[in-house]
Amino acid sequence: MSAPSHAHSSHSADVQDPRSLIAACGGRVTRTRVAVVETLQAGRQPLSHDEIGAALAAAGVAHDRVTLYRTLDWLVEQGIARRIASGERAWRFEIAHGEAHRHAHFHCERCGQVVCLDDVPASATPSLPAGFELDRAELVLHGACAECGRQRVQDSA
Amino acid sequence: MSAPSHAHSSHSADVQDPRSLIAACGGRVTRTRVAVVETLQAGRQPLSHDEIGAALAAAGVAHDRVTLYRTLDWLVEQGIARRIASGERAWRFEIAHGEAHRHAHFHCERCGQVVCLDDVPASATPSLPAGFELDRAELVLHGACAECGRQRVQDSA
DNA sequence: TCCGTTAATGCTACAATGTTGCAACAGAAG
DNA sequence: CTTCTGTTGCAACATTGTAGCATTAACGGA
Repeated sequence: MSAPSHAHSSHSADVQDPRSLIAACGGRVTRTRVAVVETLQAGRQPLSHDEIGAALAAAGVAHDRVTLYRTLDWLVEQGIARRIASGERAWRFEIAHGEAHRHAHFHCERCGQVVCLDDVPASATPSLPAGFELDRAELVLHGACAECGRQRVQDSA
Repeated sequence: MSAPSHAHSSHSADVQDPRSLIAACGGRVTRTRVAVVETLQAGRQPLSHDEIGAALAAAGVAHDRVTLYRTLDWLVEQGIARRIASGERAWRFEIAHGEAHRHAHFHCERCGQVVCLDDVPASATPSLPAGFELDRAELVLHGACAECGRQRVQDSA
């Protein structure tokens, strides 16, 4: 039981100390884990492996490709992070803000960016065939983001 | 109570002659294309690349891995087939039964199978941020299918 | 503070999935 | 039958993710 006690009133209020988060899961507090959690907290959108790796490099935190994979796997396993199938081949990751905050995502097919749609719940618990057990739902909308939509208008003009 | 209705009765009526479908798009009617369309029509669930390849091999249709990729890309481009991000790394493909028949999918995390939820529409067109253009929605439910759910009960018993 | 234990890391090699370029083949029309 | 060109097949490569194992370093206790 994690029992967050008080409901997070806002996004920024959710940003907890990475070290506490990690330690609370019984894991060792390592540079890589701290840096990854900080990166995810700082990124407003789900980040790809590559993007996280670049952020670590920029922060001067040495890391190995494999270590990053394992670190992210561990964070997901602990419920600290969440894995998203962006619609492309690579996974993306975001900080988990509790079950209640599950939301849909928008994938721009022009720039490849994925943005969180915090207002759109990820599911409406539909009727499943008998015997099926639902774990979670993933809703991804595909299209063009505001910026790319503008560009497209210019292109076709 | 899965409300069978007649959602599936149109399924078989939808099965058109592969040759006509392909020719109608202005493409050449080749062995590979015909066999792939037939395979997709025969499969009740979205199929992976591997599964389609195996079906072609079983049907005695020689093919190359790359050709299969390109054939599927072409079918998707023409709107004959639809590409689904199953939640794993590989794409899955199904025959497109028209825009109205877009539906959600269920991904079993134990056996990896993906099944069509013909009754569940893929989205309820939510409110997007300004400037965003929606092309399509993809709803994937994750959990355990009936068969794997049963197994799990046995396992833990 | 130093030490021992062992969770994490880093490296190398590998597996799975998808793509590019190009020469050869074959479907469709004349 | 011939030609034209859309498709195919092959080989090499790119991207994304895993497995095994020796080494490092986080954390608790002496």
